[in-house]
Amino acid sequence: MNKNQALLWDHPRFRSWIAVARACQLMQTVLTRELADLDIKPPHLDILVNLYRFEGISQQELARKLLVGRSNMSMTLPQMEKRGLIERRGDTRDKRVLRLFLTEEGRAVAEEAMAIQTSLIERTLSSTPIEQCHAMAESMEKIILALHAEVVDETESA
Amino acid sequence: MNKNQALLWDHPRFRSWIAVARACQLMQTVLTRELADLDIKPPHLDILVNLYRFEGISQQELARKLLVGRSNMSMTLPQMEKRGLIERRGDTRDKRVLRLFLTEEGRAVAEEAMAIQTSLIERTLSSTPIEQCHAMAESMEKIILALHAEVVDETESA
DNA sequence: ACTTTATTGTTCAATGTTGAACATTTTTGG
DNA sequence: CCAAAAATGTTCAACATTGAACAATAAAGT
Repeated sequence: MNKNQALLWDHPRFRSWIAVARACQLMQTVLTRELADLDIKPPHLDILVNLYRFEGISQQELARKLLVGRSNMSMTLPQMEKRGLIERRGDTRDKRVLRLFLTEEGRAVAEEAMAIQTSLIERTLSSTPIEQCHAMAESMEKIILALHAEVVDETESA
Repeated sequence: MNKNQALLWDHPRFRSWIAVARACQLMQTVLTRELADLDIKPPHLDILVNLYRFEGISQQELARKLLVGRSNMSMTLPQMEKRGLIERRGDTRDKRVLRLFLTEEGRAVAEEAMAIQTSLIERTLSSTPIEQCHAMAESMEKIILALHAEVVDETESA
């Protein structure tokens, strides 16, 4: 009756990935709580970090980096702009695009939030040796490539 | 000016975790697309898998396993019941709890969905050696424990 | 030059998720 | 036995996310 079940949970890669997914979900939950002090949520942090590193990026480019739709950015960014964290300036060459910049306050919040995230990661990964972290990152990069291939496969066949 | 940035991205554990989070997000996206054939989404799959393994579980227990609130279950499970995937029976001993069971169709859908997920994982993790998968899972278990500790810390201090 | 196609951002309706307040039932402590 | 506390599930309002349809602009093809 449960032949499928036995087969399923014997797959070592399956079990491993379930652990990865669970850890990610938990990390997200804890990070959400810790960011509450700054009155921002993980999606805002992702945006701040990307603007911190890639100043002047467009909404489209940002959406692609964050793996979300453009409409998401159209909803979230104006909120952050009203809150004074970011600024949107029209591109002079291409009147369609809006280029994104951190305000001074946005930069400050970004730094605080990144400090919180880094601290959390350092704390929770402290039991994992550096070499294992590196190996993990290397594996993840390969997995990301494989997943990107899946994405283009499906969009092309459609 | 960007001293913080340089320090941040030099943290090996930080960089590694970002890769993990990204891979998870992508996996979720691709899985969502592949499950569309069965007209279910990842949260439904999580529920089906848990009912497959833990028949007769309560809504509360299920919510805890899935790391979501009880209200989430109260919204989602009646939908799945109407769709004929699951069944909710009142516990005879404790009139508060509803015990959850897969219907025949629910079991069939669960098996198909698990096959899709397993196949996707096998495909995308194929480049990662089994030993590395095991090491990864071991690290993740430690991280999960550390994160659980964070959760109780915060709830107790509050 | 001009029509067609593609890109960027917005809007909107549909859906999903959360936390707080609530009713019911059970357990605990006196 | 009874009142207080806890547990379970529901409801609701607030918010987030998505995809499709749309307007404005730019790029490509002719």
